[in-house]
Amino acid sequence: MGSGGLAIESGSRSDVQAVDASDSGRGSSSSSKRPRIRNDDAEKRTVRVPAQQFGNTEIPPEDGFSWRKYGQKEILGSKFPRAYYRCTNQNLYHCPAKKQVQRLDDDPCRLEVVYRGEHTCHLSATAPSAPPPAPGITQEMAQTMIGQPQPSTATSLGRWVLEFRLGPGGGAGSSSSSSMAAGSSGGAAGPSTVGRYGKEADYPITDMADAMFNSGSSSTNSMELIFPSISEEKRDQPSDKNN
DNA sequence: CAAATTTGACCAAG
DNA sequence: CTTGGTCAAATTTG
Repeated sequence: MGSGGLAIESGSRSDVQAVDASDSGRGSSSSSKRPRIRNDDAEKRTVRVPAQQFGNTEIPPEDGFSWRKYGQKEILGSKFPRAYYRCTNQNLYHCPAKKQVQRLDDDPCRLEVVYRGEHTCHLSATAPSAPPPAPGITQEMAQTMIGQPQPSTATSLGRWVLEFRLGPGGGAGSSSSSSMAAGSSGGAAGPSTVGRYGKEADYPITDMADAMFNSGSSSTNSMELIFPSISEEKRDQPSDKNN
């Protein structure tokens, strides 16, 4: 694999959470510990996506859910620290959905997002409090992705992300027939008119310059920067200091 | 004010 | 013993 391409690796079941009960008063007032007595459940999906090379703050790829950072630690072998995210809405619930974002020391322009666990966002209409998880996302969508018991893992993941990026109803596909499998086929090139999501963008120009400095590859499509999977052999300018 | 975020410390597993 | 992971509290931002 030289370069360019989406690397999706399906992890395996090697996650072992604590199971003991010895409650050592870790300070704090409560005695509840976190040895989650959960069986072997921890789907680990590793998705590699082009990082948001913006000199400073790292902006994790919005997958359509709100994540609350609950920790950051440096990993041996990696030059950059790893960020641990957990569902903001689920954290008070029971959603074991967790997200891990780590920059590759070899390719600071790439982000390794590891999704652990599944989402359990069930917005009940009867429930009193049902704050929308994310603007633009509908329950239908959430259900579409979580509704599938065990789809092609990464396949569906990349799919819904792409849909999210293109916008509901804009892309192609309905709820089946996924073409862009991990292989690299299919090519549902959608309209390039992608309205950016409404996020704060107040970084000074300095950061922008830094971004360019970091990666002089600024194509016309910002989407490509985020999702090179759909863009296959398009005219890649011979600009790439790397490699 | 509330929520989200940050940093440190501790624990648990390998 | 080392690494990784999570929690907890404090702080900051909106």
